[in-house]
Amino acid sequence: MAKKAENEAIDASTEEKIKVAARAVFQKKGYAASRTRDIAQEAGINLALLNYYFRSKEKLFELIMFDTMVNFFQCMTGALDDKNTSFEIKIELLAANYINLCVEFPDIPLFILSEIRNRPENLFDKLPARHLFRSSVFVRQFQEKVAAGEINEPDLLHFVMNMLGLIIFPFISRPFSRIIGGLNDAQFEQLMQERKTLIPAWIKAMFFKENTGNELIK
Amino acid sequence: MAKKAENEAIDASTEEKIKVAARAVFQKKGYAASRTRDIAQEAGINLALLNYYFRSKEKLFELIMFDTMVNFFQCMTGALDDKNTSFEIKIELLAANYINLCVEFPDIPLFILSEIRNRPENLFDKLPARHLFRSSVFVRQFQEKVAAGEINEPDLLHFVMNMLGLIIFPFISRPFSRIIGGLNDAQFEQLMQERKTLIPAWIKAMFFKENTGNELIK
DNA sequence: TTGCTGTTTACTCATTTGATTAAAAAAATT
DNA sequence: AATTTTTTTAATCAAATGAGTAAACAGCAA
Repeated sequence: MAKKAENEAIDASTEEKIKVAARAVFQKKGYAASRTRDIAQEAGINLALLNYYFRSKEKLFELIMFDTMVNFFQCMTGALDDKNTSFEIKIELLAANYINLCVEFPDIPLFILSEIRNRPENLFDKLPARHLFRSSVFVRQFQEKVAAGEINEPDLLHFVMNMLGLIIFPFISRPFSRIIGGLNDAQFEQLMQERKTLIPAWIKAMFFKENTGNELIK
Repeated sequence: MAKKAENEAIDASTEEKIKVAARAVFQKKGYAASRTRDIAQEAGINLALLNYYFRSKEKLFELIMFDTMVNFFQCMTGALDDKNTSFEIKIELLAANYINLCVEFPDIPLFILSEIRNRPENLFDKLPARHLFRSSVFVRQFQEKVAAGEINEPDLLHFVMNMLGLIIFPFISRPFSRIIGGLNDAQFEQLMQERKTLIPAWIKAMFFKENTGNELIK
């Protein structure tokens, strides 16, 4: 018993090892280009064992996809539904949280977006993300600001698109930064760290009316 | 001869039919998930003929990928290297051009980004995009504005990331607008049309200092 | 006519890939 | 020690898939 616990701390359980490997392979190459044999090899086990645990590639993929999305949306729901933080603070939290997540797992955004394109199935339905978002404190605070005339653009969609675009797009277009911008990994991460504070400022500059009293940029 | 010309006007040449079909299938499903048999069927010809014209799936793909990228970058190079337009006008042109392109071919952005992830090969090297961009009038105008103190953020990368993110991200995340935002196709396109004018205004609000004399939003 | 090119049909072929199985070995549990 | 569970080995299977071929044919041109 004690021995097993030790081993799990060092070598994770086999099931977990397979999941970790599957996450890595699927997220990097997408479902269609991933081979179960590669996943098994990456996990340091054999193909038979993979099917012994997860029955099929499809099943394993759905598992990985689901918890990748949960993981991704948790970043949002956690910060956006807090009654005790202001709208402005939520924007800062969102930017910081998502940038941290993307720095750690840079393949996730493109993975989610490409796989959703090919499988528009009920993947979303399983997630409460939609309702959680639409009834969140964040959305209510946005609407209050619109009503109070503090925000220019009344369409929440534009606001969300812009915010997520500013946060996520650099990670999705990483190859362009590398080749056109000539950025190595350290330089890229440096830029992303800067964006944690820049993005909230940019968002305010785009959407908040001047008379709020905030001197935003500089 | 006349008859052949007629046929080509109506039914495009077979080679062209295959390319059109390949573009559609590859752009929608990506390389790994695309089947040559599907492409042949979509083109209304048989598999043998596809190989007769293009030798292999790989060859056909590279062709499609290359001219998709050329097409995509042309949007940029055309507008960005004109000495007779101001920096501000170039931003407006870029937004309008790219949004038009994406409205017409919504799969292109995600296609390019996902396929580049899996094939970081010399795809870029074949394209002069990098040098065309870095030595463009647009970049020079940006640097002049920075030097003149008219722009807050001296890092061109942030500027480009933001602009492209604002333009492209909504198309990449289309499923989210559909499901979370509840947008149908017409409503989505309406939003994108709005963004042709909104994005230049947002960019100015983010990057241009106030004392430029432009009252930007409203 | 003859000959060339594009095209179809109907196979075949080799490889890859997801999945399964049986038997044995190793490890953990009782 | 006995038993159960996990894991490996090695092999096989069936389906999918990219690619190739040979024979026939239609259309057009010389």
